Amino acid sequence: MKKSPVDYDRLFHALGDPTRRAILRRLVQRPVSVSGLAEPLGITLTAVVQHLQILEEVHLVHTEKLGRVRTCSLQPDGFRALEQWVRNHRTPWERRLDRLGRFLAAPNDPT
Amino acid sequence: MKKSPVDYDRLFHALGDPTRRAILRRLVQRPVSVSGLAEPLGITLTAVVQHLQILEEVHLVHTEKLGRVRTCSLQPDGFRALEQWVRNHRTPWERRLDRLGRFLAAPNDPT
DNA sequence: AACATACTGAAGTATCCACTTGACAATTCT
DNA sequence: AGAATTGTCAAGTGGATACTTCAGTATGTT
Repeated sequence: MKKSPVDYDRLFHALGDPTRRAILRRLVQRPVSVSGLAEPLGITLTAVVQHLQILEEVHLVHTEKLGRVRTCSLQPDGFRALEQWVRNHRTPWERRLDRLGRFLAAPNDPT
Repeated sequence: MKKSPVDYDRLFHALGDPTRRAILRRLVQRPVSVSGLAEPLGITLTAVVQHLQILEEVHLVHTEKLGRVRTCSLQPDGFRALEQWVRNHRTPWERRLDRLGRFLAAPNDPT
């Protein structure tokens, strides 16, 4: 039960492309098929699939094929890794500020 | 008093390089000169400066030259932009979970 | 069965990027 | 002043990357 170590190289690289970020933005709304993603982007299916591979490898996206259609959705793992990185790269005084901010904001929505 | 819009392309690109992330990791501890950065990385001064330019452009690093030595330190702006992005790319249920987590964790350090 | 749909795979290409070298400039030290 | 330190600039190079095209392969539909 080992957690695979995060490859931040590939994670940030994945996020560094506007097309890939557009894909993610789209998936925040709801899961979409490959061709559903390709259409508004104005690129070939092939290109989309290539981007999806990259996004899957860093666990930002999960895809599943049912019949002939591959459905893509967001996967939280990559996002969590990203947050982790940000947390680890704060200077000490910023950490303190953050905890304060969280303390002030917290009681709003105790779902 | 307009805030310049964040160029996420360049921001993520900047973070996608291991050398640049090594530089940031180094600067979390304390400000360092250019040659101070170059030495443990095993690359030329020139290369370091090129990386620094990229990091400065996305406001992850701030540098200042005094006499002949340029001192580099972290700049929070880029990091904040990064967090912003992550927040905007959460699926709704994750947002709820997060607020819960924050609520539970908050009262620890009300500095 | 015939046809359309939704993807998959291999191979090519133009561009970008990290890094180097080598020549130079500006400060500080002795 | 002379020498060492610290950084800057311009140009080049090898490898990665975002696409494309073209030729398939399943899977649905009629």
